[in-house]
Amino acid sequence: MSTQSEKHAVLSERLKSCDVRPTPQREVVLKVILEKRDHPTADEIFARVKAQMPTISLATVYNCLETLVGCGIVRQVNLERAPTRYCPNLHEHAHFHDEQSGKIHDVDLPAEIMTRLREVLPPGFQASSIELNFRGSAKPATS
Amino acid sequence: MSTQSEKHAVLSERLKSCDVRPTPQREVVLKVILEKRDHPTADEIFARVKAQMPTISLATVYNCLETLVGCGIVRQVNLERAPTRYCPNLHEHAHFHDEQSGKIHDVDLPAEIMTRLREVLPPGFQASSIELNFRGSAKPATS
DNA sequence: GTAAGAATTAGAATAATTCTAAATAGATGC
DNA sequence: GCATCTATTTAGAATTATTCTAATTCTTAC
Repeated sequence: MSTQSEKHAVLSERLKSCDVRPTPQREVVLKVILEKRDHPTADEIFARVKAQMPTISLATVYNCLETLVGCGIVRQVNLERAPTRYCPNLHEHAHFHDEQSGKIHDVDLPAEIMTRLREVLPPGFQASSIELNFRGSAKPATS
Repeated sequence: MSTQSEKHAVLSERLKSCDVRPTPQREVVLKVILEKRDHPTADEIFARVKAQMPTISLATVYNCLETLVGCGIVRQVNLERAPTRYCPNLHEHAHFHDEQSGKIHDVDLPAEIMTRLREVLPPGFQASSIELNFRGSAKPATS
């Protein structure tokens, strides 16, 4: 089990390794995103962060998120013009949007599929990123 | 070559076949989308439609688009929370977003890939639709 | 021809996000 | 250690795509 200050150090290092100044605001925003990986929106993150740092402003949350996304620590998830959601899973993965529950699930992608996907592009097209979203219903097999 | 009234009849039939009343507004919106398939936004569609029907309102364009999307005649394309774009290509296809030019290209998807994609889902997950977006740069081979 | 329902319209409202300008904090050079 | 310079945070205003509202106009059915 890790202490409060150990956790803090991990967050801080994570930020420094990206040449980002580890401000208290950035750390708490990152902490909240890592803690509950349910693809929260900026508003949800704001609410969770305020519980720990009541004086933080929404603009700062947006600023921090922009920074974290910019340095690749978190990823934006955009589905159908709904509010942007944030995801700390850095593996190449797809998203499954359960229409019943509204929940978003991460779906791991075999490397082989990604290669295959790039092959469907016509000559001259070079993909720097691929976004894959499923929509449907998920029956919890176990849970 | 088809006459004006023949074109009109085609549009009208297309709408009727979906149990949608073929109003002049819906026809002109559909016409504009079919005519120039460059994935226009609602604003761009509004501008193009106004050239032919200056009294139409933006709200009506949105209403018509909603109707056309609802009955499956056109498809929405959402990339990164940018304004929604509209696409009359009904084949199962992906989109390639050229970051240089901002243009969106349709990419045909072999049925085999789609099957393969459904297979990556864990048991219990049933996808009703799959959205696939590429981002990168496209060098025009011919053009 | 009239009543009922559907579609259109202009403009107001909404909501997520970005911008602005001022205040604060932190780092750097001396 | 202190002044300065830059980066960050903040509150609130601004922006913008889209949706809503309520009134009007069209269609359709009888």
